[in-house]
Amino acid sequence: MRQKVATIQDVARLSGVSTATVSRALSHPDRVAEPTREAVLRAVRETGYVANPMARNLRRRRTGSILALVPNLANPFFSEILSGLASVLTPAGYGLLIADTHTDPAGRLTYYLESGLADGVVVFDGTLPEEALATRRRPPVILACEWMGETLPSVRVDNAAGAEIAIRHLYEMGHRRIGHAMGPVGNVLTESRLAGARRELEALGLPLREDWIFRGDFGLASGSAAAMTWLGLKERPTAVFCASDEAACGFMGALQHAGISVPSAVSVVGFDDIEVAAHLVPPLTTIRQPRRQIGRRAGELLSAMIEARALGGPSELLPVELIRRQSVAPPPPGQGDLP
Amino acid sequence: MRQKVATIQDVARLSGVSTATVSRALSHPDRVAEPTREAVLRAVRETGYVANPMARNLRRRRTGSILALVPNLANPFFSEILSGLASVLTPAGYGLLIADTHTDPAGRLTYYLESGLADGVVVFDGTLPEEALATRRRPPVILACEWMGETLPSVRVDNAAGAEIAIRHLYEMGHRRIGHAMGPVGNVLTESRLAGARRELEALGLPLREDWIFRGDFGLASGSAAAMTWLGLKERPTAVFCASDEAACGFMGALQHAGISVPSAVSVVGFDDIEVAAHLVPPLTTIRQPRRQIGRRAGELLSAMIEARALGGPSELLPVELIRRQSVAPPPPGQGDLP
DNA sequence: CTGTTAGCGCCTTCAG
DNA sequence: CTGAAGGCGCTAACAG
Repeated sequence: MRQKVATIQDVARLSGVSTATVSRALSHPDRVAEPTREAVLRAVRETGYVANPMARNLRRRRTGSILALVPNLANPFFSEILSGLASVLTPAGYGLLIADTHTDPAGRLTYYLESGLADGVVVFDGTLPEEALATRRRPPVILACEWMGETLPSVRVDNAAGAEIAIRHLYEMGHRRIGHAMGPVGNVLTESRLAGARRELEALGLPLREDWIFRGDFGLASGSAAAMTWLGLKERPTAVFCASDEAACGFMGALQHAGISVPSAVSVVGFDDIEVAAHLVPPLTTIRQPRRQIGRRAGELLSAMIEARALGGPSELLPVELIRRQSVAPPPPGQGDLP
Repeated sequence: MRQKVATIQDVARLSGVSTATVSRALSHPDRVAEPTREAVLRAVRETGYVANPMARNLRRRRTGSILALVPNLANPFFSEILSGLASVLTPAGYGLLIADTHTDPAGRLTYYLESGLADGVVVFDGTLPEEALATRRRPPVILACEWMGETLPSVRVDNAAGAEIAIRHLYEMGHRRIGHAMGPVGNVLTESRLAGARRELEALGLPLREDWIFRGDFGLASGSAAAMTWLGLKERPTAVFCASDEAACGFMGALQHAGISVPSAVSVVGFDDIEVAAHLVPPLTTIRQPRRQIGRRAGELLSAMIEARALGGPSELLPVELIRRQSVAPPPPGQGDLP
């Protein structure tokens, strides 16, 4: 089955020039005489020649692809970001290599960086240990998430500000008993959003009661679990700010399945503005992250770093935005104050 | 910045053996004497040597990666399949290269196949023209979707059977007025599911009225649009089988936002069983596709083909399953018969 | 068991 | 403007 593939030599022979000329005719068309180029191109067409990327890259000392490190590929949150990333990488001549940092053994990460498999790396996993990037030699890396250390260039979203906006909105709608459904402990996003919420509540003179903080992991199931906890509470918050839309969706769903009405009995605010948010019942009020743009900017900044052969570069902070829909209403009568 | 990277020569020099031995010590440890190997490994550690994949692959005449052609990366439907795919590819020593067939220019596809960029290809896009694969030379390809021609090995799901099951379930719940929210015209999945639905309805002696077929594209918005159409109908179906869960979600959402109750006024069945389905209000009854397994099996069959250096191979049909939740109920009183 | 030798296919000085 | 030659870094015969 291994049919013979045309090489640059075949083309050279057929068009009666040297391989060097073929190479030039394809890479720098302007540096070759018109008729010669024509002849070469004809031979290319005839042989069906396509340059072997392996050989070319070996020679050029590059790989032509960039690597995305995603914590969990199955999480739809990343698909749109990756889409944005791919849309700028492809025109720039890079392929997109994707690795799941949860599936892959840890050692593999260092390997990825040191192996020269990629010309650049986009890190989406905020929980990767910083040491992981401290390898002898590595390509440019850009973070597309918050990160413990602030040393590397990144494209981030203002998570704390988003949390503050969410809390303020609930406050302005009359809520005083406000809870929070957290992401996974130790995650930077979790911490930023929690910190933002805490700060804003404090500024408003409201408590964040320990029993109104529900631990979770950003997932649907963790939202449902939070709802169960909420149901078991003697004194319940009248509004819950969820650290992700998925959690919010699980939370609202479970509550309504239990006969609790949203938003008349509880108000809910999410985070992310995933596509389904607008189609839920009730439509979810949430903090929008410009996901596609995160991917795009990450790709652009990374290409620039590669071009400049620099390990460092500028960072960028993208704004978030409150999207008001119908999952927030004033608190039920008699519950507008602290218990 | 371009620090010098250790090559196999550096290791050879440092450990006092030939490069061939270094290569063997790393690739075939058993073919090298114990002490020699130790020395080599020590030198490797000392120099931080990592084999250059480009050079290795050029020599081995392989690429070490497989390419996934996805119609739309932003569609979360694929993320779980890709996750399953990655989970078998990584241990097998392959990287996962992902290309968005809608973002990428069409010519690029042929390039992908001919360029020798990947050792194998997984096609998720059922709308790719069959000619696209008719290149001079291409690596093994496996289809992870239905396809017009049945010539290539594939991992598929029994879409028609799924549709039949959905329709039968609605029938058994008492429905006689049954509609269908379609996927995009021309898509194989669309056709199979429509055909399955049509066949089953016929078998049950029921009509599929033209005005009860809602065109769409599998997306949330198209589900909402179908709801609008439904609302405008004089004679409405009491149940709608949606070609995707996203469409079902959009459909139920829009209906409920308009004050129509699901399932008391309309019953809905979806297709896919995406994660959120169970958390919707009401929880969505749907046809489950084993997405992660689709990815896994595709990876396994493809590796086998590559191993065997064969362009052909076995296909596989994965079963679907009805998941009963709460979006289906008997029709409203007086609407249990055809109008 | 180890070293020598010969490329994998391409690009890029350096001459002509 | 074109050709000749060398080598990117590695592995797979083939000898020894």
